[in-house]
Amino acid sequence: MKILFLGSSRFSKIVLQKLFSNKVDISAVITQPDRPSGRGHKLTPTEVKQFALANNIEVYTFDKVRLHMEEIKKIDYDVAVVASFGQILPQEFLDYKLAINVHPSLLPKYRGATPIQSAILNGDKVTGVTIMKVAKEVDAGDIILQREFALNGEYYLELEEKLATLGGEMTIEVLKSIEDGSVKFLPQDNSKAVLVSKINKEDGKLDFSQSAKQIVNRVRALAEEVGCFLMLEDKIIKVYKACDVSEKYSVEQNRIMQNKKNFVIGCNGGAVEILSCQSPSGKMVSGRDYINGHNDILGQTVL
RNA sequence: CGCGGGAUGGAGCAGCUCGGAAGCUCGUCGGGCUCAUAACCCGAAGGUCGUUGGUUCAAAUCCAACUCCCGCAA
Repeated sequence: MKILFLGSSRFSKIVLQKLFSNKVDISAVITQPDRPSGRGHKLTPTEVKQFALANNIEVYTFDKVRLHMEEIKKIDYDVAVVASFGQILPQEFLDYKLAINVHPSLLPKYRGATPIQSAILNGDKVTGVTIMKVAKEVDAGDIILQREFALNGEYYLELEEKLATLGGEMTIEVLKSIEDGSVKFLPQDNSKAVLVSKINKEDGKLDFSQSAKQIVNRVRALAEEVGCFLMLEDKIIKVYKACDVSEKYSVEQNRIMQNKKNFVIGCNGGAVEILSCQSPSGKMVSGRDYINGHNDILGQTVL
């Protein structure tokens, strides 16, 4: 069985890697075009393209799939595997051959752009991966295979990697079931659908009137991607890692303190320790190092 | 040529505007206090101030070039 793979992000790359290393026959990969990125706006290919090139897989970069149907029809494949591709696929493509999608959530929960972040942000104990048939409506296709994953304090990148790996394994299973005809499609219960939208910069601001758990969850979900930050009178501090130290310290809400040399901030009903942070244009450092260089912020209040 | 910040003992920072004997919070080592300590007190070691060149009686500080790091934006 020959596969056409569509994906762009780090998540897709991990799925692709899994398929590739398990000797799935990949006819070609379609990904987004190179974009200006990074310092100096250098044209940078997607991670998926980089992986494909490094492994001699044929790769196409299409800005809009619907404008390239003729080329796609020349590719010899049986099933399309889609994993965070970043484009809405045209009906013509869906009608042409079976397309399945790897989605890192327990659908119909968390349809949309940010399923992984949403699970962490909401403090879910369990999330998962769903393989479904791609339908016209986003993430609403019939479910083929679904598997749970118990969260254990993972940060975004770590969870993304685990779910992508699981998703890759599940994809291989599904491909086999398609091949031997045992595949089954189960419609989603649309009444239980939860849609999650994109996350923006402002969502990364830490609010210390929340509980320690909520703040830590926010850091886990967003720090690595959009970035989390806290604002002081005259500066902004980016936060990368934090933990709940409510049990150990008692600090006035919004007040910055140094307990046992560590960087601790009071919040609603508890305290959060900043384990890793960064000043604008500085390096990422441990909370303790940060306090060593900026001990003037002790006693200050977070806005 | 997208915009901007930075490089100072082992770590994180100040000092640079207005040149003139290296500072702060830690760490390390030694000593003291203590039932005890990551707490407190005393002392010590440790720096070609990113590289190269220039200006000057004198450069961490001013000028030029270079290297490396980082944030934003996408």
